[in-house]
Amino acid sequence: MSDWRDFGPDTLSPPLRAALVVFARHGYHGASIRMIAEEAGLSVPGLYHHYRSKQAILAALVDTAMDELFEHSEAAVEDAGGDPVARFENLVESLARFHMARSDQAFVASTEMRSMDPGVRDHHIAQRDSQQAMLEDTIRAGVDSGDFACEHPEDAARAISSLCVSISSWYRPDGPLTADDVVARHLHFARGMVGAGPGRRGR
Amino acid sequence: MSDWRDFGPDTLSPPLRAALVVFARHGYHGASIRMIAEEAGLSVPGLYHHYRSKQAILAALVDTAMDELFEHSEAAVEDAGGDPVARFENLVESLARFHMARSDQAFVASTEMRSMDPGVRDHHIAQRDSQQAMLEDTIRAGVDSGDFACEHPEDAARAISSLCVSISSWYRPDGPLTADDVVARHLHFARGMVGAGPGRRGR
Amino acid sequence: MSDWRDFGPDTLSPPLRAALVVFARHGYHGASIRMIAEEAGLSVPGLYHHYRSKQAILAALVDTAMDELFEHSEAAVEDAGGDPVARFENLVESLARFHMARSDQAFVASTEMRSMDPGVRDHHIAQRDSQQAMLEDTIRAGVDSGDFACEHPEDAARAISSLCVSISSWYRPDGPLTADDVVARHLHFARGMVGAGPGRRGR
Amino acid sequence: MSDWRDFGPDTLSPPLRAALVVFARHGYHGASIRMIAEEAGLSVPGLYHHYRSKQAILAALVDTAMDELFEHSEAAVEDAGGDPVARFENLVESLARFHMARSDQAFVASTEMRSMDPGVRDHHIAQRDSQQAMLEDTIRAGVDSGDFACEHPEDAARAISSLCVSISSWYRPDGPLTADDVVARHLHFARGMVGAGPGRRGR
DNA sequence: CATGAATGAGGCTTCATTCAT
DNA sequence: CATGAATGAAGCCTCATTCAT
Repeated sequence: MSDWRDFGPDTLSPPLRAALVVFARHGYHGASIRMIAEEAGLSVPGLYHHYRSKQAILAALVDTAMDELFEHSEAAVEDAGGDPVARFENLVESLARFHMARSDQAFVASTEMRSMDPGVRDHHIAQRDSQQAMLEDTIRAGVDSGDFACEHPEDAARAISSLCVSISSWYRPDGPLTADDVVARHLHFARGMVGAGPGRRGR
Repeated sequence: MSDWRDFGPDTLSPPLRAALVVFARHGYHGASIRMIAEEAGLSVPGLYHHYRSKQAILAALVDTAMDELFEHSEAAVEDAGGDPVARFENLVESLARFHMARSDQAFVASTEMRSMDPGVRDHHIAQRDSQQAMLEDTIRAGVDSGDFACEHPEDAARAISSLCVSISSWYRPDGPLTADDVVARHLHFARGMVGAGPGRRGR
Repeated sequence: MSDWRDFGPDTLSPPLRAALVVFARHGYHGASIRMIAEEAGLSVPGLYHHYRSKQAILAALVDTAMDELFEHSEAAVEDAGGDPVARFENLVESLARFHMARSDQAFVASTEMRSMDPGVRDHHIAQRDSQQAMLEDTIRAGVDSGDFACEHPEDAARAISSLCVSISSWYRPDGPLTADDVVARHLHFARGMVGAGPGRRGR
Repeated sequence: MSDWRDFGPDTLSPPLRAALVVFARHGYHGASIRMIAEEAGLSVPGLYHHYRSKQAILAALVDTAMDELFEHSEAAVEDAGGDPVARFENLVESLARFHMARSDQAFVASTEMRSMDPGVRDHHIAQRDSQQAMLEDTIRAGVDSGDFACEHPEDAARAISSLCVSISSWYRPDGPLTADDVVARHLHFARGMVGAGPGRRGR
């Protein structure tokens, strides 16, 4: 992980990228395999050559996204060294940046949980939970160190997480806010939620 | 509006309530008319006797929900009198309570925007926008009165709104948190987001 | 059962009769649901209104046929009174007449066992076995009474049964042989197979 | 033809043997080219390298089988010299042995006639007819010589033939009956069908 | 021969919707 | 309102087959 702040272009295969576009626009059940194939410039059996089923496409999409998020998050925390506040802030920033850089993946992953087959869903939930646990851990560490004043770390973690997830449903790269703007605002919100001091990096 | 904090049992017609259950579980496109009819204890033509189309059901569902939210929100603000802080807090509380008392409606409304026909969607967006505007207005009023320190009222409003919407996807009446717990925490988060003082009603 | 020698017109529903024609001509896997619907004068969903699946059609077809065979066979045996030879001959005659009167059903049932889903197949096999057991029983009774000289009743039963089944693959009502001809010849064959005397009813 | 009683291992090419297994289990239309390729340990294009089409595989399979049957039958008849009874009995024995030694081929050939393209089917029917004619001829010769008492040689030939074909659908080499058992029983049945005397070779 | 990619046609099934009774 | 019957369109997926490498 060279730079956890930089996500670069996604690494999706063409069929997967096509499916992402269509899923994001119409939802899993609203997207037909024909739409995906057309978006991918493939025939329907051509699409099935690459993925065994519509469900497998969703699984691949969600899995890739969560892996990427996890890698960046881990790097972000590691990059922060031992300081609880920095660990927390880096983690929130990586969350926010992921939901901007991979907004469609994040949106689909969070929106289509009910469309996943049990096995896929279970895997996804496990990934989400481990991600959530990371966030909770950094908050608790900050509380323990006296940097945060937060009575309900679990609730704060959920709220911060929800807030970052919601970015994916409105943020557009060509919108009025830059990615750095969004990061700054959400860091500000997050600090408030955990009762952090004014923030050593400024507001 | 006798008490804007109390939502009571929903006023949905049986077919509408059935549709709500099915939409919430499977999504609009994942739900079939037959599922809805069965859940409602109606025959398929019986269901069509009440609603002209699947789309009409969705529209009625979403419309009802937004109307209810709007009514309660207006009452909440009015109930606060002239104090900007109280108006803001009551509005946030009504948002949070709505997303707990009507979690399925809220979830479906926020999730199925892409499944709505243009006319239905436009109407829904207008309702959302007016709701969002209320929140922004109370924040700006608080800033003007010097009660809030908030550089980007629009962003804060969106974040608070998102946070409340997200309640609908995890809150369960029989879960570990009471509705009052959830309200308290979210009021706390919301105050932090607009840079309110310590909160005159206690924390 | 008024007259076990008379099968009369089949009692198949129109969709079932259509399926029978198509299955007999193309085989289960070679028959498409569209062919069946067309033969039935229905649209494809119209066909599904009557039967839940292609497999259910096959099951209904086979089940009906075996039931009919069993009813006629039981009546035939009963009609023979206590004489072992008459019981045997009536049973063989009912088998032969069934495979002429219901040649398509019999052909499909015997040919498409491998196309049946496990549950359907098991049921069908049980029906066949009980039918086969009837035949074996009459042969053993004839051996016990000294009317037949047959060392391997089981093998004879299987051979006689196979012979009758094979009728369904060549017999045509408008062919050179009348149904009575076919019965006479097969009674003759069957008597020879169980080592019966010259036949008290003449040859 | 060294010994017409001995069929030895089949001479099928690996792809053909694979196709046989799959056709026997699922039927022609229920078998896919991919199943056959997998069973053969070949890739799909690899399979097409050997055979031009699925239909060509069926044709080769059926053709090989009928040729083999014909060769053995001719040798059996020739081996019998001029005696009509011996000619008949050898022919029946070769039929029975073929349907045991090549049960799958025989089963597929008799079952998939309706799946053959016209040209293939016509060829197969011609082969069957010539085989059937051989049997009829030996019966008629026996009748002419006074060895058989049979009013309808054509019907007897068909019945004997059907009986032997049916062997292929139940005989298993590891079953309770040896091949010699099966031959003995069917010779017995066949003699009875043509009104032969007690059988000079013993029963 | 294998791999990998591709496709038109068609497989079974279900969709939302309607109409007669 | 229910029952029962119906349908055009479309759902996901697989078919036999081909071609480039």
